[in-house]
Amino acid sequence: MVKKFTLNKTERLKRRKIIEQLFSEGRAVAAFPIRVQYKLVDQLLPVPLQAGFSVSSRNFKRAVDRNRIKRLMREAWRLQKAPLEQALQTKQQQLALFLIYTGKELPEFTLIKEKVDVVLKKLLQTVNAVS
RNA sequence: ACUACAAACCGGGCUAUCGCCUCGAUUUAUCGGGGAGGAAAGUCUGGACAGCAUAGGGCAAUGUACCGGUGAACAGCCGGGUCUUGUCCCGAUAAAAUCGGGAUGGGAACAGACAGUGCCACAGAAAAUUACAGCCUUCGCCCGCCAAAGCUUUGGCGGAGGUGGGUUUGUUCCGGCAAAGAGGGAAACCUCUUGAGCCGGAAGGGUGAUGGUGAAAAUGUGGGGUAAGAGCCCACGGUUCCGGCAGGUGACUGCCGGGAGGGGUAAACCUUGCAUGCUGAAAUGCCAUGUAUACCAGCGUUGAAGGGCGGCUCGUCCGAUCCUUUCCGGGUAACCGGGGAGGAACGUUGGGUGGGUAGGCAGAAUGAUCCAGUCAGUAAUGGCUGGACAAGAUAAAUGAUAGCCUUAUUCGUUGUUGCUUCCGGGCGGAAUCCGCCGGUGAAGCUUCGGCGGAUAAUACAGAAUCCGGCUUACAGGUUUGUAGUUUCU
RNA sequence: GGUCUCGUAGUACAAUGGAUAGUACGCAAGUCUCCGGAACUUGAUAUCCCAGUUCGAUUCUGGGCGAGACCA
Repeated sequence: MVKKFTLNKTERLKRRKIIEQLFSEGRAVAAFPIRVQYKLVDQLLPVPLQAGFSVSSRNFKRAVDRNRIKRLMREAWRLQKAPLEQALQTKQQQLALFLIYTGKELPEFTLIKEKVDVVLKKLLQTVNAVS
């Protein structure tokens, strides 16, 4: 395991069917202003962890702002997701999840980083609880 | 130098670390190349491209509208015309206001109001071609003055007519009916006359100047003219139509002649000319995946549909059936063979319904392309020559952190330019004052820098098939032009 | 990506180019009542924004902003 901080195409959630399942059956964890919808899936993914990112166009009218928030979330996720990935690999589990920004103001990178850290710790607990 | 306006352009750069998308190379996990905009936005327009439709024409609908050019095309752009408006100057008058001319900016959805229909609140007599009031006149009536014929007792009487003023629909006028009389006719009835009745209506003309309201009131000013008035006539203007001549490709302009004065609104309906077939990349084509052996419909079930493979006009292999009934033949019968009908099952289909699958490739990045030079053109734009290849994502890449540079603002310090005041010196004058020269002098303000620190880099905004334009948003900066103010030469 | 629709009081809706922009519910004050409700009386509150056409714009036209619907 040489590379650690990657986030390429295979590590992003893109399949419509899984996304629909995720939102109809999955569970949620929140740390305002970030909300995470997640679901454990069996042998559907080529990698242990896939993530998607989303911002409501109702809260942010301009595409520039939405793009920026998604970029910030993606960056924070990329830098901090390694422990969760490790845990999933040892447990032989696969997790699909979606990060949604629910705030209404443009955030700073440090805030996003903190909140993503909080969310990651919560997720790690639930993953460890699964036998 | 500053300020304002207009136009054009730019829209931070570099390095390190960690990452993202894509293309290429190979040693298969590394290296190298590329990676948002002037508006990528709004989706307001014009096309390219694709599918479907389509003999031709018309109606409808939508858009558009001065002229010429430009261009693939346009509601764009360029140039011109007309109208309108701001500023300045000149002229008309004593001034203001107004009018005319010129210069220089801005704006115009800028076809038609004489094709037709509608609307124009309130106010006003009236909102579109007409009435009302008013003015003038005719006919009545009343009053004053003058007064002809005639009469006469010579004093006058008389009162046609003229003239001035008043009155303003009545005792007046008009129409119809009844009645009476006369005439005609066989009669019905018709015609004429009369009119203290009844009913109805109020006069005949001229005029459009006056009416002060309104956003808007029928060509402005002056004069003549008339019963009163009026483009009724005249002079100087203005609007508009027609014809001619001249200039211009044309819109249009100038001159001459003749005619007309009947508002506004077409971003009211509408009329005229011109344009448009409809739908949009979620178009469209291909491949893969996938379900049901569902339901409906068609076809087929023994050399047969269909499928697999290959050396693919062919070969080879695989390949979906039973029941009921009836007819014929055979048999004692069970039953056997052949044919028909019905049903079910099975197979199959470029079919329909429903359901399922939902990923990739093409479309789709070399084009009405961009840059430089040059030529033509007032310009938009076009021709030629040379060079360049410049994002291609799809739950949607182009980012995060740190440092430096650069730029802007501000603070401190230091130098410097100019001005003012003070201090001190010299010269001149009769001068407790004034003028001139002038200082490694001081203080204040100011110009331009150097060094250091702090702050900020920020505006509007993110490609989604591609181009032309329009519209809208935009911190800060640069350049050019115009106008104004100040200083110096 | 594309095609459309709509913005009027706090809310739901009206209004032919011409009024002080109307109706209902709601809100506020008063009358009545011991208090409240009901009833009655009175009042406040609005044309999304900017231009244009017109004598005059909620209405017509253009642009902007916002809200909503639809298209495999």
